[in-house]
Amino acid sequence: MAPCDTHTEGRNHEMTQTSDIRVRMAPGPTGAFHIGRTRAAIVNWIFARHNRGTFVLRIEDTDVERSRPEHLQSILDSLRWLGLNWDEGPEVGGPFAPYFQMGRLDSYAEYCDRLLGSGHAYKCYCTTQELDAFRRQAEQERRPFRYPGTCRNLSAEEQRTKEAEGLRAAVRLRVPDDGETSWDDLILGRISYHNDEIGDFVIRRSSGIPLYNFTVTIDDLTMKITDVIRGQDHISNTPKQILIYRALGEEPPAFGHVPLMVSSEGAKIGARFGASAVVDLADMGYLPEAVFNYMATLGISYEADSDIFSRDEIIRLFDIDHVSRSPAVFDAEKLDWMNGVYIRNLSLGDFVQRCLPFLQARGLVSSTPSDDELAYVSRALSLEQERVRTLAQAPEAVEFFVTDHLDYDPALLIVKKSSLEDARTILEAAEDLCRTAEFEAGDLDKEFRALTERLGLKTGIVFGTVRVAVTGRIAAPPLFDTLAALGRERVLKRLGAARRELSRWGETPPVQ
RNA sequence: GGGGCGUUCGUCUAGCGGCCUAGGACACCGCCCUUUCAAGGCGGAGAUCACGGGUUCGAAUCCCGUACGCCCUACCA
Repeated sequence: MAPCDTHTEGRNHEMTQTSDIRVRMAPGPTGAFHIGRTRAAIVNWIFARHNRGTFVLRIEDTDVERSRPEHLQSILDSLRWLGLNWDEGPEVGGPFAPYFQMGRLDSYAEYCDRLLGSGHAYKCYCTTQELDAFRRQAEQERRPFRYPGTCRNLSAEEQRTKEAEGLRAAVRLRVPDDGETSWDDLILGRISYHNDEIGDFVIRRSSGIPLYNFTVTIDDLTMKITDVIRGQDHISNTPKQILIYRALGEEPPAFGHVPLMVSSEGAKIGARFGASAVVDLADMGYLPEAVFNYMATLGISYEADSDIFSRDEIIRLFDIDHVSRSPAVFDAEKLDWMNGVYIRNLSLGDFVQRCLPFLQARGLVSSTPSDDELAYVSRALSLEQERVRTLAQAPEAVEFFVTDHLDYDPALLIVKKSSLEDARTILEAAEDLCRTAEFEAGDLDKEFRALTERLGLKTGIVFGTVRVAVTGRIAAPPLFDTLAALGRERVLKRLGAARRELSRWGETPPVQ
């Protein structure tokens, strides 16, 4: 599926929005968009579509050091490839633009000042060194570190003194000393944190750049996000963000924390499969609809005895209560199986189109194939469609159809339980047969069976020998379809080549 | 160290107090189909529901501990 197709599909959704549900996906362009990161994105997207809400894409680029344009591109490409179209965000705009945090600095400043004015936040002049010292001390005394509150109640006088010393203040939120902050997580249920374990945290650096927990909150607030769905690694940020909403006198949105995806070693996804950027999956020959289906069913159930669902079924059947609470292991084998299912369901024309780039990359098809070439390759692919699990397997699968020279061990021509003599007889007879036979699968089938009977040999032996001679492989698509596809000329050439190969051996075959 | 969350076949899950001698999917094994390989059909093996205590006539399901795993614990996101 080309990216533009998914976009068209997106327009549909945009027109059918009927609820006020607004969710967002907020990646930082600080790394390639790997498959681990798509999990929360997919859940958000499905949640939005299921509820006929709005899916917002916002880019968190305040980490100027690590943000890269190519990473942004990777995010956009990946989401589009998976068909996760966004209703508001980069390149599509929307009523709450801009959708890049660096463009919203003013709004953070405004809200920060408000907090400062109401006394819910205060300026902190502690230096990094001082803070580090506190941290080390806490560690030595084996007690948790929490901001000691040095600057919590500075008088205006004291603040002026600090300023005069040239100290630049960070801004901290005044967190209540007692009580607890809790919420009903959409996925995990009730979660609560004791406020005294949180401590006054920084919302704006001394450099003036606001910090993550603050910017997300302000953005979610000003963009009217109703449901924040994200990875479980954000759970401990949630109480802080709720505290900011409260300090602002605003009602926090609903939160839902999706379990992380882990590798088979149990570790956070990263190393092997998980590390691959989503766009790499395309190069590995996976279909976006298969990857979507797999990711949408990994750790999520849909009350059915199957795991194959169309995009619409997933949207319709989705229920956030059926998102598992425990981490899910990415299973590449199951993805492979699912990809095979989707490949088999493709129309031949579609399958051919998707295979073409892979075949061209290997030089098996010319860059601008003629109709004849295309027809031939299509025929070959039609025989391999149900035999490959990824598009990347297509080149190897059809190579024998297009190559001029088959490279195989001639010993394979002597099928097990037969002899060199048999092989020679078979190849010669097959050549004779192919010179005159109608080159159509049904006729070839009939003729070869008759031949087998005349020779007094088993079909397995005759067909096996011919298969190797003509395909160079011991496993291939049904023999007569293959012969018909190859055509008389190629078949005769290959049969002859095999026969000559055997004649070089004299009376005894080399040991296999 | 502290806090939070999690724990049902190898993997993804169903299960919300009796339909469970725990169901499905992938993978695995066997049989059928068959010229090979796939695909398909049929069948099999595989989980004392992490462990230990309760509550209850009855627990995978409720409560409490323990273990293990993961995440967080920054003037990173």
